[in-house]
Amino acid sequence: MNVEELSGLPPGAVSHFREEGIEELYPPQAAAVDAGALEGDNLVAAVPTASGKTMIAALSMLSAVKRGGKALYIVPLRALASEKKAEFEAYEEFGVTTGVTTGNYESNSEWLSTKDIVVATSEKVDSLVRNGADWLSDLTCVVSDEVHLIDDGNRGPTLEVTLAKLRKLNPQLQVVALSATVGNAGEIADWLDASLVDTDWRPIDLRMGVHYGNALNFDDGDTREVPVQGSEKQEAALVRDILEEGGSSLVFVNSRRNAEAAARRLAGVASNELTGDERAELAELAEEIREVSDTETSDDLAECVEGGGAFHHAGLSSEHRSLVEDAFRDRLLKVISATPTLAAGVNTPARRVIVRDWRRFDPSAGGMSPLNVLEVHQMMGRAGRPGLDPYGEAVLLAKGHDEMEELFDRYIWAEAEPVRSKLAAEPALRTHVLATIASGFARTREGLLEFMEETLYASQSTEEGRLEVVTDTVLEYLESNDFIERSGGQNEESTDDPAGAFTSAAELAEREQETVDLRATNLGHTVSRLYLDPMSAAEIIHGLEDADERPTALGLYQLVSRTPDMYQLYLRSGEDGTYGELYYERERELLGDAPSEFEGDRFEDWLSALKTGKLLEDWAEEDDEGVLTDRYKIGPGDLRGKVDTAEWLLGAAESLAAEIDSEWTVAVREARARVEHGVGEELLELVGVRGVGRKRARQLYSVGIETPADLREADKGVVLGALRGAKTAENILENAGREDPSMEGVEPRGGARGDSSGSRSEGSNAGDSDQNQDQDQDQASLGDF
DNA sequence: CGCGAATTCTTTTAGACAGCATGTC
DNA sequence: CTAAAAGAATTCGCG
Repeated sequence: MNVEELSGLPPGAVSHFREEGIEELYPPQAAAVDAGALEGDNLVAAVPTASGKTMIAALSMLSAVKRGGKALYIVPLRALASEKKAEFEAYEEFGVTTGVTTGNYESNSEWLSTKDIVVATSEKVDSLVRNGADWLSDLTCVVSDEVHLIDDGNRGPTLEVTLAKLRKLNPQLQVVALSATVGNAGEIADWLDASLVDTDWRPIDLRMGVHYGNALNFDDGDTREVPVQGSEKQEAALVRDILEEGGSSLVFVNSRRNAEAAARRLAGVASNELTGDERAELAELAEEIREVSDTETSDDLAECVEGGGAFHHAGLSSEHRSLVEDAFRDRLLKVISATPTLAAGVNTPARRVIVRDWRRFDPSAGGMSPLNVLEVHQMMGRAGRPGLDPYGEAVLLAKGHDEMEELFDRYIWAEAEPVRSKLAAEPALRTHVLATIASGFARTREGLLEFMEETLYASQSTEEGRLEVVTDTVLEYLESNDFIERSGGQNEESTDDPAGAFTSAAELAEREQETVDLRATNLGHTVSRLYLDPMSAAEIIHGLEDADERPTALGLYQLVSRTPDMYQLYLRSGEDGTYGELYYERERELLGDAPSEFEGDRFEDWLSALKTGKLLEDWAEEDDEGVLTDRYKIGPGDLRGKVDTAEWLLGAAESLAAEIDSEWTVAVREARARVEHGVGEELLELVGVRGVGRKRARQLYSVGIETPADLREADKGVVLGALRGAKTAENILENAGREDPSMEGVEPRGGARGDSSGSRSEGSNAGDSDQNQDQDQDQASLGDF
């Protein structure tokens, strides 16, 4: 099918596609069109990565817009949201507008309502539904990307419930679900009343194989000599082999440490094949990477990059990640070794994908457990760059003949697992039951269960009544924590049934609930709106109520850290002692009831929350990023993640404090502002000035400038002495509202730090210079703690 | 007895969404 | 029920 044959698209769309070099539709795309994707029909497309799924989505959305509608594109990751936005923004050429909204991206409901296409993460969409964004009812088309993630126990239920709610909100809604090839695409299609396009077709051939000994054995029976030389590893031989043909490779491993170690070795392999130009460009990139953050991870990465390789995992900051991804796409980097982050993230195809580790540590399995077929297929699907490679190769590594056979059976000939709803798990239901009640989707227990019938879970459930049982447990939990109220029927029954003790409690409860109305309390509404796990909210409320003195920052940081919404730091061996001590030292600051030392696991959780809280406190006491990543053995990405989450949770805690009339609202606000900016209490005012962050604020403060007002009146020489450049100083003064910010002809005085370039004339006799030196020393000792 | 080498024991282990209101060095 | 690599601790071997 040729693009010219498509009808029902906005004028200009077809010529746009042609300019992009798209003439003929891929077979899955043509099948989607035949299935009615352009006429508003529901569709599930289960096709491999990189076989034109986005085009299917685009065609559906554009035709919906042409009919005067509005489309929503749901993605699982923020990084994917930006990627899709960039893609769809090209449609502005013919008048179709795109907006993005994620947790940290701009989000103004009014602004979004003017866009034809909105890209959002599933949680953000859920949040919009909860908060009743009115433009949602204008939607005529929803695309759900990577819909197989419904299988994820953590975040899957959100996507599942959100899709059900959107459909309920607007029964006319066209749903287009894009999935990897999974075992039960048909079941998903049935659930969504959609037709199904299910195919393995790829635009570029994918050859799969296993490397064992000195040979690479392909699924089609072909073999290729890939000798392992000397002491080199299998993956090194494979990388070298394809590099000699000018192909890049992607190596998947099972831990961050392995990713870094492999990257070091593979960069050594790659650096033999680099041209002079490439070396220069790579050196530049390495410099950029070092500038992102002053940490060991950053240095290690830069070192690898100089050799044409890189590692990629969640400990990297997002800047690191995109630098690496972009350079790999531009073929500057020859090899990346990565943890599974990369398989699920933005598009980074390679000629050869090597799945080195097919087992991963899994504490719940008590050791190493094999990866899912789906996961391995997702990794292998990264092989083959359209237009650049004749074909893609995906290789597994075996150390013995038996293992080779096993890998063929387990992954190459195998079909991916079916997608199973995880909705009936308590943590998931806690959140979604409350949200469903709070946003008025259900007002009774029956209504609630009826709504649940619309989910994939219900359509898959074999265990009759399980959902009902868990729902009741959850309702009870929500009621006892004052998030919901049940009314009607209850009173009469409980008064005229004194013999209740003789009937089964379950029976009685059931009779009660039949007639009960469900209503969210104000508190419940707040919790749902804040997007908190109700259990987090309960913990925070309990902690705040328990405090009879003004809570300290550490107390609040530990409190939010022990909430299920915070992913805690891992307690290393021996650290239970260290943090046990810290606990006894600062026990009085912690909020709520500590578990007893003899409650093994619970006490450990408490201590790892303390560790996480301590990290946040250190950050808010202005310890350097490099010091913290080293002290806590984490990457810069982890640090920012923790800070980010804490910021969010403390913001929510502030709202909760207000809701329950806690007297500690201000303390919470201050603690939040301190993590947000990573500064001590005394710098909060300064840091409010645009252009002033934690470091500049400290420098200004040490020179006697303590508030924005001081900034407006201070001696310019002193300001310039504290900051680095005249341009920065001018900007900051202007942002502080100074009338004459110009720094022309001003000489820096006092406090000039021994930083890089700027240890210029030490201010001769600035009145506060001795005070500076004290501050300097304080800071130095603080940092080395 | 002292030092470096070899060996054994111990430790560690993937990922990342959300409120609200605006901007780091 | 399952692994593997790096780092730390301990033992070994030699002069």
